[in-house]
Amino acid sequence: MDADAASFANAVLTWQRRYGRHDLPWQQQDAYRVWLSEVMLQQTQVNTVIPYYQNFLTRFPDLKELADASIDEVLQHWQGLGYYARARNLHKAAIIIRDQHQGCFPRDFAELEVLPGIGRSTAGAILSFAFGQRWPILDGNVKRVLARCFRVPGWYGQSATMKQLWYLAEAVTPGEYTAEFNQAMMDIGSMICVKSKPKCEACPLKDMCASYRHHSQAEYPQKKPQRVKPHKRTLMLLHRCDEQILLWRRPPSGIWGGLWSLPEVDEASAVELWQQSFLSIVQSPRALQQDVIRHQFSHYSLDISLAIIELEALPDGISDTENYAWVDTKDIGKHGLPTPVRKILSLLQE
DNA sequence: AATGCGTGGGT
DNA sequence: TACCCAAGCAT
Repeated sequence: MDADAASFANAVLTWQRRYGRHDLPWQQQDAYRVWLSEVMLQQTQVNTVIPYYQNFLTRFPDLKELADASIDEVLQHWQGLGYYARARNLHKAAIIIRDQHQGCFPRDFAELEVLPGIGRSTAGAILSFAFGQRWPILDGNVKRVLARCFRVPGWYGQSATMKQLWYLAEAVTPGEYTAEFNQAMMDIGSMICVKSKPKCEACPLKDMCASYRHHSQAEYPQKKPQRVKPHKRTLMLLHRCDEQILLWRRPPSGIWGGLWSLPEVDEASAVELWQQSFLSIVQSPRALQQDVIRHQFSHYSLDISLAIIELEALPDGISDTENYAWVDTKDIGKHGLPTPVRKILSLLQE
């Protein structure tokens, strides 16, 4: 490590001891808990994660409990947190560790990074936080600190930019106190080097920050030119019979993969054909719900229309008993549902 | 290499 | 309001 990198690390570590966060629930914990927290924290803010982390740990207190559980129950505990592939991959990785690593977390970077849901940054976080090894991390906070400090051009989606950021992350990471350093970089990013109006006067890197020197903090990181968010629409079918509601298990990949939801068709004219195929009945909804529910994803917005169909009796057969189920309203909570569907069904209870 | 993948909070 | 984007990864 050269002198510049050493002074960078020293400034960061000195700041951390006094101002950094030391009381997060996953700090000073075992690899399982560090891993769980890191996956939950992918693209998700600390305050959102904390209650999910606690609740998840209560049900799955260790790796074996997680590996032995059903994916349905794992997704149930993940519902509302988003990016559900994380939960599916978490479960897959738990099974691999149980079956191929004797239930012990790999301490080797290459073995860790091939596990589903564990990329370069998460592997670095686990190895540094849980095992004290020297590996850099590169989350949104660290990216922003480095992009500003070294005036890295481009935006995060660009491979050249990411390559440069990883190079810098590697270069500034000290061989000692790596966990403290990694934590410090995230803390500086989330507390000092914030997206808008960074608190540069309080920053330990003020003296070596190129953006501060050039008064160009607002220009880094550069923003990706964004395109218009597409609009999509769907029609969800709410079949009710007494207290029973028909739910559909979504395919294991794609949006809301593996979650239970309401059956969908493209438009109202397709409802009867759908019923004929899946329920062997035909009963049109009295009327479509007039209000559409507009749900915003990061990459598109979705207008959800709702058709409520009241049935006198439960249809005899469902053509696909694996992916369709009549669920009592009081048992809805046992299923992992997309957030807008959860809201629709909770309105029904009132 | 660029895009798909959730949700909620901040501005 | 509309937009940004957060403890990223998989493909």
